[in-house]
Amino acid sequence: MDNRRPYSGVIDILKQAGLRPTSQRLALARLLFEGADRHITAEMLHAEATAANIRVSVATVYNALHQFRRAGLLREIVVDSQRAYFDTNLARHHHFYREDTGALEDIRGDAVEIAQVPAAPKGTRVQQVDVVIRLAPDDLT
Amino acid sequence: MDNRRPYSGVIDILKQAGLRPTSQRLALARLLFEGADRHITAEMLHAEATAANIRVSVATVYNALHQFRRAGLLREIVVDSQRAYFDTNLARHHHFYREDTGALEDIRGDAVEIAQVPAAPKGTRVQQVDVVIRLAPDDLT
DNA sequence: AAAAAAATTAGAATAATTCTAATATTGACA
DNA sequence: TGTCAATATTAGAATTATTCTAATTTTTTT
Repeated sequence: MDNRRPYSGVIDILKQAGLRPTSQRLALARLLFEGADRHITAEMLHAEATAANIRVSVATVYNALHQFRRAGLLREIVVDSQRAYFDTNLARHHHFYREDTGALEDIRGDAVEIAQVPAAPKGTRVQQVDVVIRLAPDDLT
Repeated sequence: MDNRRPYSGVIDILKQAGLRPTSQRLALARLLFEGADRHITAEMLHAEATAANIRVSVATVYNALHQFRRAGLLREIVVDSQRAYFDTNLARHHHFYREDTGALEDIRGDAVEIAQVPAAPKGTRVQQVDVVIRLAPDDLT
């Protein structure tokens, strides 16, 4: 990474997405996009920002997450019918989901092969194919 | 269907699941299990019951749905990170989901072939494999 | 029939998310 | 650089799905 202009990468990402690089968007984008890929909820991101001394409201966190998703910078993962997870990994891939702990783990795209997918019904197009492998603890006493 | 003893099928289903065939469970079970397979939310089921002059509280609808799921009479489908859908179709199958309308449609199990599924991580077992094909309206002007 | 166990209920509580409408920041351009 | 319109942010209220609570009713057992 270019440390002489530490924010430039994220600034460009935002600009190309047509989003003004405001200070909170910038800070959130850095948390999300610098470093390894991650799975995150709005609440987690807000807590991280707060912990990093970034003053940002929950409303803004939600706004930013949705804007980033619309811009294709994030993908939403639906595994829990109560909270939304976002994934910074945009490569084709799938997920293991542990219902008991809420932990999400990536499955490389080429590790799952989907054959014979039926055609989308008339008037629709396939937006995304999600595969979730739900896991339970394997307590064989 | 046996019309001489119209409730008996559903009564047996409940009994075998270890659930007392109370009047509201019975009425809800009839709405769910008599007739074709369906996808339903708690709110929809409550509205249907009310429309059919069955007095039942939302709490009881939620209780019943979860009890039925635990008993293996229903399967939960997670497609929306805000509301829970339940499916009376217990056969292995998957779903088309239209994000704009919320409409769910079954995909026969044999219409999707999943190959090379990776092994479940240590300490876990696979509970279910969910495939959701997300659809968007295909508006080519 | 009485007692015990289980189910149902209304309404309050909770949790995630969205909305509101007021204030602040940004970028364009005079 | 200062002004202004457009956009973003905010606190807190509102909304929505769901769960909880504790009282009442129903069911089963004795």
